[in-house]
Formats: sequence, C-alpha cells, structure tokens
Amino acid sequence: MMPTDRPGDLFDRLRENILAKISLGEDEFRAGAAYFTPRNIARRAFLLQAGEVCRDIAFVCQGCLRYYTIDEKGSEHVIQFAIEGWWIADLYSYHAEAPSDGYIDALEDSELLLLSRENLENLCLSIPAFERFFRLLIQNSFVAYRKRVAESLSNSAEVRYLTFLETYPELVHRLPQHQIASWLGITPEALSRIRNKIARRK
Amino acid sequence: MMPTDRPGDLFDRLRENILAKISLGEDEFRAGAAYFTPRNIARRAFLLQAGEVCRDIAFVCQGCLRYYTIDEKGSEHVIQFAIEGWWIADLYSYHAEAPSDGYIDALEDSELLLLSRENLENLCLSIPAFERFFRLLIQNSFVAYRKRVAESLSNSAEVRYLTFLETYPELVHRLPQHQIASWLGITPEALSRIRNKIARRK
DNA sequence: CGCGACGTTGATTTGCCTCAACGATTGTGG
DNA sequence: CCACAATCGTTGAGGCAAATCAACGTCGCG
Repeated sequence: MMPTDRPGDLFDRLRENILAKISLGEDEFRAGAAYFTPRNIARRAFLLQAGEVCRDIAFVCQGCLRYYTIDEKGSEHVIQFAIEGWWIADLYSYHAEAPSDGYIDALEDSELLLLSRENLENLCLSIPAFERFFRLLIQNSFVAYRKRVAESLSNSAEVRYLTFLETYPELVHRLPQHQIASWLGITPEALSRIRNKIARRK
Repeated sequence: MMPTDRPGDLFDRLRENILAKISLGEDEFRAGAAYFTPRNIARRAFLLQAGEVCRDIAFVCQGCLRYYTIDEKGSEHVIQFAIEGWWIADLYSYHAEAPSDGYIDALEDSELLLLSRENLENLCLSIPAFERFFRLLIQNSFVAYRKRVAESLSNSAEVRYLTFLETYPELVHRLPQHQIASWLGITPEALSRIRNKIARRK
C-alpha cells in the first residue's frame, strides 16, 4: 500500500522525526515516504548478521533493536540501542557495501521502515531536503559517539551509568540490565553492585 | 593572496585530500579553495579553548594538533589527533554555535587552512560537490569513532595499543608517549609497562 | 647551567573481572 | 496446567589489570 493512500500511523512517527530537523511540505513527505519499505521483525530475530552487507537503514516505528559486536572470546558488546524514533544500521557496511562486523537484532517485536541504499540515493536526488536531513542525522550521531568516547575516557563505570540514566531515561526501565551493562562496557555483576551502591546511598 | 594566483604548496595538500574523495575540476577546486583562510599556529598555542564557540574547521597542511577534554579532576583526555591531511574541529560547537567542552592545541608548529561556518555554507551552495565531500568526511569520522567505541569495549589496553600501532603507524614515532597513553585512556606508566612487555616478548 | 618535560621502574591500592552459587521470573512443551 | 528449563539479577570470594604515588635518570632548551 502506498503511503500516499493513507496517513498510516507507521508513517506518523517518521513524519514527526523528519520535520523535527528540516521543513518539508506534506506532499514532499509523502513522496519521500514512498521510498521506505515497512517491515515487522520478531523479538530475537536478526536484521543484520556479521559477514552480510547491511542493505537498509532502519527507522524504528515501534519496538527496540540493538547493534552489537562479538569479540574473539565470544562476548557481546552493545554499540547502540534504537527504540521508536531512532535510526539504526551499520553505516560503514551500508555505504561501502562491505561485509558488516556486527549484528542487529530485535530486543522486542518491532515495526520498522527500511530504506535501501538505492532508494536513499534516489530519494536524495529527487527531494534534496532529504540530503540535508541525512547529513544532519549522521552529524548528530557523530557527535554522540564522540561524547561517548570522551565519557569512557574520563569516568568510572559508576559515573558512566549515572550519565546513562540521565541521557536515556526512557531506556532504563525498558532494557534488561545486562544489555545496559554491555553498552557500558562492564559485566552484569559489576552493574548490579553499582546499582546496589547507589541505592544504599539514597 | 588568492589561491588562484599561485598553486601554492599549502593548497596542494588540500587538493590531494579532496580529490581522493570526489572528482572536481581544477577551476572548481580553486574557486573552493578561496573560501579557506591560511593560518600558522605555534606549538602549544590554542586553536580553540573550552567555553569558546568553534568558529572554524581546520585542515592541517603541516604539523600536528590534538583535540582534548579536561575532566573534573583536571586530567586531560585526548579525543583526536590531526597531522597533515587531517581535519580537526569541535563539530558540535561548530554547527550548533554552542560553547565547546574541549580544547584544540598544536603539538608542533603547524600550517592550517581554516573554513568558517559561513564560508562552508557558501562553499556548499556555490559548489555542490563540496556538500558531498563534507558529508563523506563526517561519515568516515562517524565510522571511525564507532570502531573506537567497539574497540574500547572489547579489548585490553595492550591490544588497543597494538591496534593503534597498526592503524596509525605514522603517528607512533611522532607523538610523545604520554599523548598516546591519553588517547588510549591509560596512564603513561601503564603504557610504558605495556611497551616494555611487548619488547621483551620479541 | 639549571629547570622542566618526558619516560621508566617499584610498591601499593583499587575497580572491575571471573567463577560459582543461588533465588525469582518467564516461558514452554508434555 | 503443571513441571522443568532458560533467563535474569544478585551476592560472595578471589584474582588481575591498571591506577596511584613516589623516586629517579635523561634529554632538550631557555
């Protein structure tokens, strides 16, 4: 079904997300939305596995996904979470068409809008405002990762956890603790003790 | 002096850097180069200090700079180095026109080409190929930071140092060891012991 | 020359990991 | 619908990597 045929709830969230960064007429938005492909994905299912080329950028309409890597000892390391209103992909693999070194899977049943590389290309050509949107999107992601590097160089696990609580309050009660621990770069046991310590202080 | 008046050595490196990513006629390049301002900076001098707004992106023609933050205990943490052919700025501050939380200073006497925000804007408007160039630049930086996050989550200081050696061999003999230690997120003493250990192994 | 910057080495401490065991909850197949 | 397994969070004991604190040698430079 064409998005122009119905102002579907799926696309409402995309519209909101895009209009927050750039200004765009409803006609242009609908034309742009046509480049996206809706897709549902079940909890624990993979959107991307290491070795594959990342074919799509995913916009999360509903649900929760993560991008993570596995090291040579077999441990998972969460690089990114994505809930409603977030974008997720392995951008390196996506643009270079090179095999990804990580995995994207769903932590909850999720509804996505996918944008393939060819469609992104055409979308940006036909509606230049989208070029600007995606530049801003990458720019913001870049800044976020740089902050994370600075944070991890400067602070203890406890401080990093407190920063996480402040920065992503909507994630705290939604993610299993061991996933948060992985994102922080510590073990679940360590996070448990940190939480215990913080609770005792109050 | 206009860059069109002489094919100055300063701009040679910029040309090389840009042509490596996009294709551009010599006329367009010269027109673009006119938006840049040459600037020399002495060792230990600041290009940016915390609290200031980052006014320029710097392209390094010659020399070496670093971007770093200072935590509440007064310790420095190097986020990025930049030698010839690299770009450096606090992009967040630059685009948001918000006060920076870090410092950029010169580790060696350096020659730079500066690009202000207004000039970047005009440059991209007048020569669209530059818009693409800077998008690619940010994209690559983004990917590099993401790799660094993954690396720091997965590996010990020793492995991270070995990765640094492989990834930036041109930096190893040029930077003081305590700067490398700071970039790795360890103390100079720890790096000294790691180097000692590696040397003994061989 | 003398001072500051830099790298090294040693002794001690500490933050986090590892391994192990244990409840609580969830989910699933018989 | 229950029984059993798997998942998740917690707690304890012991170990290790890196921090901290301190001392010292070397070099380069004003």
